[in-house]
Amino acid sequence: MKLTERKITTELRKHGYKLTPQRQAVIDTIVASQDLLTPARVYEKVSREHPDIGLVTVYRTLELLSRLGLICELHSGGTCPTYTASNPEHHHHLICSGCGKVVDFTGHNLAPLENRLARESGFRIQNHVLEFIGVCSACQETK
Amino acid sequence: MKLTERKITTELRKHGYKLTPQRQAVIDTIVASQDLLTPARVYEKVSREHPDIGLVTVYRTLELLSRLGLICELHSGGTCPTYTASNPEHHHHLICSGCGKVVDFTGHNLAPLENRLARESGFRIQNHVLEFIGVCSACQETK
DNA sequence: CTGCTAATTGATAATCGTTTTCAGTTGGAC
DNA sequence: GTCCAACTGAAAACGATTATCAATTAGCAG
Ligand SMILES: [Mn+2]
Ligand SMILES: [Mn+2]
Ligand SMILES: [Zn+2]
Ligand SMILES: [Zn+2]
Repeated sequence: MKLTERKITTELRKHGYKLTPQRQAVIDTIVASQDLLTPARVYEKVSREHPDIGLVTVYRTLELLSRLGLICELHSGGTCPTYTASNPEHHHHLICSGCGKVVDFTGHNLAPLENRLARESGFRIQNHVLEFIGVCSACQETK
Repeated sequence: MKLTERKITTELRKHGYKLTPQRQAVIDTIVASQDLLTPARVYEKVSREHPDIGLVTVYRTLELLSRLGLICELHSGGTCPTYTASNPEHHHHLICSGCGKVVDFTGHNLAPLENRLARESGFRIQNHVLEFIGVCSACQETK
């Protein structure tokens, strides 16, 4: 289940962060979008309702939310990182190369592969990145 | 099998690119290193033997080699992309968070998962990214 | 070997995304 | 309401990457 705006604000408070209108606006924007958003795109969207927000505050808020695990930061796209609403369970992403839509998935099992690699390489494995890139059904129709 | 310097230069020629001393130096450096290298780090290494090379040429060469699939470009690290020698088969990477060492692996089978996701999401899946991050045996000893 | 030419190079400047700085503002505890 | 650490936005600084352009050169044709 994706985090709701309510849960995110509660979580912020729990960690002692203030709940400013700017932060609420950024949170609303990310939760409302199903897509990967760059910092610039978040700024653009937030600015519509909240024209006085600074780009710097968008960067700071994204960094904060990401650090608390409330949003997901992805890199596979191109140059700059992109963000999407998070899901508190361990999960990975299916990303549309057409429109940036993100679908979370769980239920994969990389443990056997991870064990094999640890054995063969001598690495102590701590983490993994798994993403599928494709074309969503909406974008398939736009031929 | 990782590409040798010989194979890379042959491949360049095949695509009609000139084989300049600068390109050879960049290729040698990447092939000689087992690690992920940033453009700046490649430049630093190449400069030792070839002090007149420009950083711009390093960027251009990395872009070219990456486009031809002769080196792998990774993003999972931090801010800027990193490069490592490529392997012509479909493969993924095991990356040491301590020293940047990269080990290629093959023999994974994501097809069942990929099929399930395609069915459930309606996506046409084209590609995937899979990386394991850990600590190599040498770095484990450096406690 | 010699010339030719398109490809390549490196210095410089421009650009892009991000971070730092800092003085003014404000959320929320009391 | 008062207070203060947390927060904000403007501006400047910054690091990485890309564009521009005149000079050089790899590799081919003669
Ligand atoms: Mn997610
Ligand atoms: Mn590789
Ligand atoms: Zn799409
Ligand atoms: Zn290591």
